[in-house]
Amino acid sequence: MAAGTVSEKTIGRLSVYRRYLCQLLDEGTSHVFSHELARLTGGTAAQVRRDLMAVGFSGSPTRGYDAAGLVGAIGEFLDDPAGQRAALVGVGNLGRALLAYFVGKRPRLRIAAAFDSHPRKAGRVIHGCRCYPVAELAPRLAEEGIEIGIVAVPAGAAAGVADGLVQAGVRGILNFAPVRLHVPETVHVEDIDFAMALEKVAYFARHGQESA
Amino acid sequence: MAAGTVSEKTIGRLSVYRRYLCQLLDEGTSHVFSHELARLTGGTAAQVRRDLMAVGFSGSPTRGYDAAGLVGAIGEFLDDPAGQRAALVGVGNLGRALLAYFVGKRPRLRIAAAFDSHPRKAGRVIHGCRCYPVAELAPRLAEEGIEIGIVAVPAGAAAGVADGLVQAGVRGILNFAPVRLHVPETVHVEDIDFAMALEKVAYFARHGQESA
DNA sequence: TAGATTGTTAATCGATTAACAATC
DNA sequence: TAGATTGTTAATCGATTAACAATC
Repeated sequence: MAAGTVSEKTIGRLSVYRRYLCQLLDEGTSHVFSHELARLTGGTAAQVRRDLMAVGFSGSPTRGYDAAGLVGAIGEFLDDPAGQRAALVGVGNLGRALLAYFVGKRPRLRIAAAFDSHPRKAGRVIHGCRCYPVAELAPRLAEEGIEIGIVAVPAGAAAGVADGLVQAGVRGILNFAPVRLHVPETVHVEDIDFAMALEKVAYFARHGQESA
Repeated sequence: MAAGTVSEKTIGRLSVYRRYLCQLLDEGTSHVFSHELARLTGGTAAQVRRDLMAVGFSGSPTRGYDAAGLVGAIGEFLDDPAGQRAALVGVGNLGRALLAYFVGKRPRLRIAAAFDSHPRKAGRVIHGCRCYPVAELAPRLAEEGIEIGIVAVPAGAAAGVADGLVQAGVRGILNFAPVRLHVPETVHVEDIDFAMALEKVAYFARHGQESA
């Protein structure tokens, strides 16, 4: 709860720390040092300590950080206590990969509905998620209390989908389409750009440089 | 060719600029101003000008930048003149989405081979890309001159796949698995982390903040 | 010309790095 | 205790922002 303003990068790293901590707990490990977490992101131990100070969690010089307590603290910081729901738009190969990936991952953040323009996909249940026609976007989102959208449609359809999501009250969008979405400032957009990522890898594969 | 050292972020933005410039050329537009390119990344016009100065390309105060010339300059900067080839490992939903996405996109950077541990996928041709068993990774990469790997396998298999890619001589990896890959410093790794991205969107959907 | 944009430099801002006493 | 790690502050670094003459 010790909020204050936290950088966007810190938020991302907290997510990565938590995933690893949950693994540790499954394996029976109870404590972790900052340099172990630093390896996950390629960062430094000092950076990890700063990140954890941001969530108001303290460690011990001899035992490091309590894994269970830290998972709880990160969860209290990142998660909505009431849970958050996301809507996936576009049930192609990428959409199905996302559904498979997120099913059962985090109880407080799940994909609650999927939408596709192809009529044959409507009505199907994929990885436990029901698929609707895009025309039902607005009523479904309102009914399910969904405030996050995932855009996994081709570039040409992305702008229209984003408009529909915004009008349906979404406040955050995870965008896989290789276009810039134009949304109100109150809506947070996170872009994942495959082509850009591959071109970066290609460039640095030729021009040696330290890893990301 | 005006190289010098260029930040990783600039490389990514150049890729985005180029994609948009190719669209403009298709539409018959011949010139572009820095603020138009800035919209693509959410950056500033000054940032675009800095990026373009890095590739040694100049514009005109009245007409902005020549689109065709700029595409050429970015290509000369980003692309290997001899072309680069990538290998995809993991032909699940995500892998197929990547194959479909990249087919025919950039002639100088293409996915030349795919690999999967599932024997039934070997021998198939998906989106024009032949699929091999993972056991053939090393010989195939050597034969095809592949120096980039794409890891699209489950988390548990990622470390082994990365080792195989590195031993096969790959110098850059685009990693979709939610684990940190341990590779030599000479190998550049770019991570795409779906779960982290969605958790970031969820966080900022609740705590308003400017878009990414 | 007038005006918007360009290339370039100086100032500001934030984040990373280094340093160190405190802790168990 | 000795030693590695922690929380915290100061110094450094880089990137962004602001400013401005030059350009067409």
